[in-house]
Amino acid sequence: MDEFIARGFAATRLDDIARRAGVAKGTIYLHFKDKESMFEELIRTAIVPFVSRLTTPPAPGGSVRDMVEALAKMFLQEVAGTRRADLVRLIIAEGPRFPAIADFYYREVVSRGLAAMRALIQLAITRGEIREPNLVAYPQLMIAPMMVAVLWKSLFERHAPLDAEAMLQTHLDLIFGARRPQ
Amino acid sequence: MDEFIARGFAATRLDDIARRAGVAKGTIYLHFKDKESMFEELIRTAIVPFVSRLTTPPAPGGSVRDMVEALAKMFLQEVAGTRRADLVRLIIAEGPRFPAIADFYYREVVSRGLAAMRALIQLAITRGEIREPNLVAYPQLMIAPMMVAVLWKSLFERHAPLDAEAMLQTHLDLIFGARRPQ
Amino acid sequence: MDEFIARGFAATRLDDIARRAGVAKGTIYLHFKDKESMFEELIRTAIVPFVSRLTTPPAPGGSVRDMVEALAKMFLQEVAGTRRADLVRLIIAEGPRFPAIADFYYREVVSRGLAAMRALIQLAITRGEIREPNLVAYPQLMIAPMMVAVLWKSLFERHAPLDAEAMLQTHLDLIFGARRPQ
Amino acid sequence: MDEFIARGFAATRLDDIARRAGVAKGTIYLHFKDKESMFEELIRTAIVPFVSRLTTPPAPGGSVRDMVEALAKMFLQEVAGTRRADLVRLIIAEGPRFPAIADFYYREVVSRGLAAMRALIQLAITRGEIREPNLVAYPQLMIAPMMVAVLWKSLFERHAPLDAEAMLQTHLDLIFGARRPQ
DNA sequence: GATGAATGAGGCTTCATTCAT
DNA sequence: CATGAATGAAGCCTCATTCAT
Repeated sequence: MDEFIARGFAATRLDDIARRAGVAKGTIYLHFKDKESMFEELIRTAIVPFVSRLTTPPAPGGSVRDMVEALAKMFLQEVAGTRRADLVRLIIAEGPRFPAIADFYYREVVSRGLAAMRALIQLAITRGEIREPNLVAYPQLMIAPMMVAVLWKSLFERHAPLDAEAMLQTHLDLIFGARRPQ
Repeated sequence: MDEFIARGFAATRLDDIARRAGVAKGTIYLHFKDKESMFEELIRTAIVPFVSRLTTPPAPGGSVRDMVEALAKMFLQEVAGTRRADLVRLIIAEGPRFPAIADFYYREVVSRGLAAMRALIQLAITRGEIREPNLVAYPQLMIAPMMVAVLWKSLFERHAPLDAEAMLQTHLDLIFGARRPQ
Repeated sequence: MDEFIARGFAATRLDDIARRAGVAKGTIYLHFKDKESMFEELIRTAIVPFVSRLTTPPAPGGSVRDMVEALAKMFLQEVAGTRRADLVRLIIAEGPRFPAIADFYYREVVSRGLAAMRALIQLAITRGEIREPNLVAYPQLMIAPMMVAVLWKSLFERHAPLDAEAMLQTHLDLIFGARRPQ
Repeated sequence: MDEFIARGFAATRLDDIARRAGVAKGTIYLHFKDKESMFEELIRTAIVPFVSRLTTPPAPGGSVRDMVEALAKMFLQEVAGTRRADLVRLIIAEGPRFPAIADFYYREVVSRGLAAMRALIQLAITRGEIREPNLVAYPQLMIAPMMVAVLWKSLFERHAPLDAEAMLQTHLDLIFGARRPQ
């Protein structure tokens, strides 16, 4: 994974993968059909453990805003600025050339994440925490700033550092209403 | 550009570029030092004409919301779902391996686009169109849904079509307040 | 070696080397970093076994002239008119473009050969076999005719055959005095 | 010539030649059939003006030794340590691959030079300046130290500087007898 | 005559894949 | 199962040569 993340699919050498894995090059072919299927399987394997994190419903105690905030902070801490941010970049980069991966990613991560988010938005609307009813149709709006933060860290952090958590607060204020209007 | 967009830097063959350009392979080297600098120059060339579009201030007549909306619609129409969306994907994908490109893109597009957006946000706050004062610190929040729309079109449109303009309206409602709450 | 000798460094094709070696082209790169280092290593390898021959002191029995003569004849037989003569030509030809080779050749062959020759000249002067004392400063003078013979065989033999051994006798007569002036 | 001398035939680029000549690449083909024939003609052209120098009989006034010495010094000054030394090296290097050049060089330079030298040796023997009668059969022996000096300057001067003129004196002492035995 | 942009064959090198051990 | 030497297809790049202007 680290090799593919660092160089992309085409520029990654099986030699380097084998060396880092501590096995001989031939050994790879005992486990994978070829480079492509290895790439696809590795991406899948890397995503799976993260899926359960995303779909575990947050502690249902407090406000929906608190739940969304907890989810978003977890996402930022576990993804933005880590190797996983580059995994997101890798999927964006290679997705069109590996439809199987884009499909898998949509099915396992995107659609589930959006469904969970949509449920939270619905709940917030019901409770009156969110006033914009159309938001339920576009849960992407809730997630967009996190995506941008992840890509920003990966591409532009050295040009202009971004305080992702502060941005998140402003974002939540926009959606849930400012916390301390007074 | 089309070749690089379709396959990424490493997987693109100069043979194909030459064939599509209708020249012999050697001819490429009369114009570019090597594959890398060709890639960088092509990206630059593809971006430049778009920069002026982004930085041209919108007709200052009506409300700020109208100006932002006009800008955003233009962006969606000219980028999302077109080849330019793939150019954005390409920059995200290859940025880390071509710092010169990431630098150029940040300098020419990102920082300028954000500055223009920040000015509009400031104006809207002054006029009372936007109530959230912190937004001026995070113009990325204004742009994030457009980025997500662009990537969505490129990666997941076939799984679940996205009505980007409708999403944009909801986004603007969140920021400027719903148009017709009544 | 044969390929490099026949065509020089630049004009030699790795294809031909591989074919002659009975391996695939890629196999070469398991043993050598690139064409240049292969050339350098091959030259080194070809020279090494000859160095010991040169520095083995001749049987110390008879006169110094006999020792020098034995050495020179060995040199002529083993080099002039053989592939090794072309190796000398190759080093002369490519030396300036491969300083590493010129350095190695000077260190391993030239300086050692001259040192050995200087010792013999010194001995001969001590014993009174050679009357010209300055010769010890220019052992190159002792060796020059052999060098010329080697190059002659390689370049002009077909224009005018050279009896190198007879020329050697005349040379030795000049230095040690004619054998049978009477 | 300078380009061929600096890199050898195969590694020299017509681009560089044209640039240095101040003409366009195509212009070369108005004067030469191809790279090979250009090389051959250039070598010929470079040699010709030197031939007359070599064959001009030295001032016949003094001793033969003085005449040989004048000739040899001229050769050393005009060749050793100059670009012409590299021309000699070039001919040695490319001779076998360009028989036409080797032929020309033998006919115009080597055979004439040796003939001139042979005549001088014959004269010296007649006059009693040289006692070794066989030398007339091997004029190469007279010239060998100069060849070695030329190659030495080109290849090993930086390892061990050679005082070619002092070496020449010792060489002449060997052949003509030491100047001041007392 | 002169130009130099264009050509494309050919060279060096890389690397995914195989297979005898 | 594991190895890693060997393969050879394929890619990047160079450069002698051509030819329309």
